[in-house]
Amino acid sequence: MVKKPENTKQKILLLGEKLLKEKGINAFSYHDISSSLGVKNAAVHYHFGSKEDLLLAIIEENRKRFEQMIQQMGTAGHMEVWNGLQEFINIYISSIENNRQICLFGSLGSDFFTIGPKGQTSLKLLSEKILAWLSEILTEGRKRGEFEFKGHARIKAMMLCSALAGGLQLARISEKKDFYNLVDQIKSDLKPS
Amino acid sequence: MVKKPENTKQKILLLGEKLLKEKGINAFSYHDISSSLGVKNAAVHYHFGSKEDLLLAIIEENRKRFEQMIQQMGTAGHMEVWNGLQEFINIYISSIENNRQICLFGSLGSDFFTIGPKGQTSLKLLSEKILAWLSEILTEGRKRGEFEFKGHARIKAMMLCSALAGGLQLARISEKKDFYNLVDQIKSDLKPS
DNA sequence: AAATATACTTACTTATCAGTAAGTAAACAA
DNA sequence: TTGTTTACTTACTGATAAGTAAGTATATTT
Repeated sequence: MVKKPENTKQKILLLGEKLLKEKGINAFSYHDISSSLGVKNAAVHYHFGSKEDLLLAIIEENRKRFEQMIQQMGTAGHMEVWNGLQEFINIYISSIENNRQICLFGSLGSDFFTIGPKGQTSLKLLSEKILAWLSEILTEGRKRGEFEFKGHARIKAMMLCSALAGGLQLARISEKKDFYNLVDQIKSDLKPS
Repeated sequence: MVKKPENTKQKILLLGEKLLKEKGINAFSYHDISSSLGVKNAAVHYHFGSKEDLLLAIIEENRKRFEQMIQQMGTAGHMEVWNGLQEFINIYISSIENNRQICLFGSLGSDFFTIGPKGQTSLKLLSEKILAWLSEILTEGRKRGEFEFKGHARIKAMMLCSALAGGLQLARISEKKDFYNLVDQIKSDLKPS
């Protein structure tokens, strides 16, 4: 009678991530997940005991995905820096094309004071990884004369992340097209004159 | 600067705005407001029948404050453009210094799909006003040779707003200091070389 | 074959949420 | 003086939230 599990845990994780990036951690419930997947509320609690557990798993999933991406691209020294940057930007493009989702940092930055210390720490570690990687690419690109910008690469990296994260949110309020214009502006600002 | 509230209605409005910018519209309740102000839940409902009404009033309050600010500064043609820009940035500085609040667009951009159409429309109108004003300043500044940037002023304006909004969120995850570095980077990027 | 582990469901609890109806005390207007 | 409006309180509703204890069918291990 009871059907075989397909991979309910993974389905919950992915749907949780989707809801997190569409509505925010405080605007979806376990019931939203269970009803959408055709299981019962307790099934979600079986796989992720608390909402904090689910959140931690979502952050971890995003970390894995990012690590995998940069591993496939190789080190900055052996990379086409413009390709590397574009790959990074493509994460945000995928977000906006996927039901106008925003990024993890935009969503959890807004709700930062409503999540537990574990989530905060985990998020911070991920942001450091991303900023370190972006800084490397920016540094290498500037060394090669393919990027041009003032100041420290790390701060420029933070600016790119902030602009992309904020851009996804502003594009919800205005138009999707605005985000593509923003991306072009970001790239244009980085081009040597 | 935000005035000190005299009556209950104004207190509710200001506390609602504070909670919105600290925790997001879905993470505070009327009870949070009433208990904090020492009144009963129904008193909040008396002044703002629904949470949507409160949200609309908060957006309207921010609109008024912005209109007042730009009125005091006068038109772009008669303004020190760097002063004008700094005044605008000061709104964000006040936010981060005030319990690490984020801006209205960061908060409601994240929760955009959980607020009603009235809130969405109202927010859109305000964002258009702000972008129009910023565009004017950027255009005037570039004409005078005090700002330097590529492309359309409107898109650059959107980039500034996105970077500032996203920067407030990222600074929660990393450090307050990072936001000040970001502001310096933004200004440095605008300076003629 | 028996024991155990996995992946759930049923049925429930406790807490909190937005919102409302009815009452009240004080200020104000006719 | 009387009636009305303002600014609430008391007391409640129905919905929904996260979370849990106990049961069940199936799969895996011994």
